[in-house]
Amino acid sequence: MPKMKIGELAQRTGFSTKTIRYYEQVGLLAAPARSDSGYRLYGPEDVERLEFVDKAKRLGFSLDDIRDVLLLHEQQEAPCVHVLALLEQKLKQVDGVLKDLRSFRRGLAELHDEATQRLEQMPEGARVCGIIEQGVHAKGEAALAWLEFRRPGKRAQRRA
Amino acid sequence: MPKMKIGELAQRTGFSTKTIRYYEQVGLLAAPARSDSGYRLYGPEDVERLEFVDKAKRLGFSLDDIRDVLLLHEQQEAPCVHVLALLEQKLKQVDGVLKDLRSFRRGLAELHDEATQRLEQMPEGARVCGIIEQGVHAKGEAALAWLEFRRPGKRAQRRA
DNA sequence: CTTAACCTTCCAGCCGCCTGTAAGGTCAAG
DNA sequence: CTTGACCTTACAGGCGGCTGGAAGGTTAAG
Repeated sequence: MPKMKIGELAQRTGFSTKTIRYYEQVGLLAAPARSDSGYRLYGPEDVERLEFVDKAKRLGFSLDDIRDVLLLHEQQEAPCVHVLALLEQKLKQVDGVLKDLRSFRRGLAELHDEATQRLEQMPEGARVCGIIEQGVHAKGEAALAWLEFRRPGKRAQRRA
Repeated sequence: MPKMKIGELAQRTGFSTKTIRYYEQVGLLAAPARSDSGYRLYGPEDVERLEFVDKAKRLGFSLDDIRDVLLLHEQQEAPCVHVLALLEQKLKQVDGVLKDLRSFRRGLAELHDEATQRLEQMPEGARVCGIIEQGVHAKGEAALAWLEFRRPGKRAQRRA
């Protein structure tokens, strides 16, 4: 039985039920079938679609952009030259971001190596944390939020 | 003469003067020197810093995250083990995003190729745009915003 | 000496993206 | 047949990240 209710879809995709309804409202998801009692009923294609949305979001696309891509995707007519050009542009942009990201990664790795070295050069007893020691402790927690790296739906907990 | 006013810094970095003042307010930029008349005076290091912010933003980091990285960067003390671990985590995440982005690029390229083929298979006269023709014209403009790909400061013009 | 382009502070408001809450209906277990 | 987990709608509120506007000071050009 491939039909699930919103809660299951939420669990499978990591989005909240709230968010899923919201996505339907703004046109990211088509209005799903309903049970007799009015419950939304989803199939596997909805999981797929939400997974796509998740990825696109992580890459910095706005919901508007994602809606447009999805629309283009469903269009069975041949896309016009204009849209094709758009696609090409997008490709170039993604390449640009890839480049940025790689150089960013390099910088991060350097920072990490430097830090490791500095740590090793210190005498045993002195391995106190410069950052934590001078009252930036609160920041430490904020830094933990890094772990999420834009994973949406969890960021809300950050300031709690 | 390496000191410039906020307007020039804005032009060089692509951020608005408003945004630059805002960044100072939230701690992304240190309070700069001031002229006798109270004007903010910036040096080349501020350009660099803002360029870093731009890159990090494009990669989906929040201003909070960026502030933390900048802080870590300025810290001359050896970072503690905890922070080092954080750095490692971040590296892994960036690798994950890189992977996502590459597969995303692949999908986009496929879409583009498909579209090109479909376009070529059509008779000359039929090269109308399926998307634009069926009243999704307004979307076409929205799609233009793609070109910006999260380039901030310009998105505000989208709905104008 | 005026004009226009800059700069200043302060505060309100907006957009994107949810998220919480109220008020209620459904369904399976006990 | 009640309890509790699930679902429904509708609408308000919040956070991140700016952005606009008022009210005014400064500077360079004509």
